[in-house]
Amino acid sequence: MKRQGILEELRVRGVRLTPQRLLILNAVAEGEGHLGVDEVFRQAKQSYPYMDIATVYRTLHLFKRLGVVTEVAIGDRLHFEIRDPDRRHHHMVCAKCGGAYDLAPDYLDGFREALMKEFSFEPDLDNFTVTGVCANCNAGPSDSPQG
Amino acid sequence: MKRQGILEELRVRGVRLTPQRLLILNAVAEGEGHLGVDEVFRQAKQSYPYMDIATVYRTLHLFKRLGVVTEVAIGDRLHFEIRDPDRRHHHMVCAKCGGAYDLAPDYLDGFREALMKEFSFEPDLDNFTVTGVCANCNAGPSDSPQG
DNA sequence: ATACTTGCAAAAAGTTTGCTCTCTG
DNA sequence: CAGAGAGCAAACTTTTTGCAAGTAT
Repeated sequence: MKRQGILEELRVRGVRLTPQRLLILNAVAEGEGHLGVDEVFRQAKQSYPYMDIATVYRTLHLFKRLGVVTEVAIGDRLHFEIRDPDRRHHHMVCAKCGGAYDLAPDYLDGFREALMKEFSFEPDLDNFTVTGVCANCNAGPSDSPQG
Repeated sequence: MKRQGILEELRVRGVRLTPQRLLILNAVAEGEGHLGVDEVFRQAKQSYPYMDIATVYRTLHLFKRLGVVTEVAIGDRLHFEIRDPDRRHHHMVCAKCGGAYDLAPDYLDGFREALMKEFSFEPDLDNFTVTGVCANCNAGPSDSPQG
């Protein structure tokens, strides 16, 4: 599906398609949610043991520059996910369990408009993440899930 | 003013007041907005050249644990500011000029309620930061969007 | 007096870079 | 074939840690 479209776009843009890049793209694409650099690395390395962490960094940066992936700041580390303009969303990250959930963009429409209207501040909500405590962790406060 | 109150609280809590800690507290307090670790370090070092970066880290963590300062994630780096319960606010950070602006908490009231109601997700908006492009940078773009 | 702190140095952890050889287009 | 990319190792940056010596209470 969209994997093909991405490859096509890369080709059109004159970006060389190396096995490493394909593996990294796959890793990010498979990893649904969003993967940290090291997760992408490990994943890609499974198919190609010579994979180098530097290549992962360079490729991820390349992909980001090309608009193929999106950076999501989770905690103090960057995560990456395939950028799909039709499925834009934000993220809720639980500070307790580390879980990350997608959030429909319209929850922030009002906020965005307010910022633009009031401050002429154009928020970049693509990389937007709210930290907090998720339903599960709120219900069962860490140690005793049910007693 | 509140500096005294903080010192009093530290004393009550049995935290030792060393010159280093006072300098670090001052640095954060002076630096209005929010300072990065290195900024706090440099600032404090001006008054006391032997100041060590490890001390800054340890002290900042201590202050955070005690609720004296708040961590603000700006970019991929933590910044710190004095925590004043009477002046809670969020932050808008300009991705272009790096400027950080305070944002009144009520801009997010609706958002918070929606998250809690819909997902039982309790957002931690104390450490909340929106990235984007500020009015200035939007007006006179220093670099062109695409070449 | 004594436990908490600091300074210093070294260790970690995460990211980036220089260089050479390889491979894509 | 030419130039972009990969592999590798070393450099960097930021943050943390172990310890001996110093200091606040």
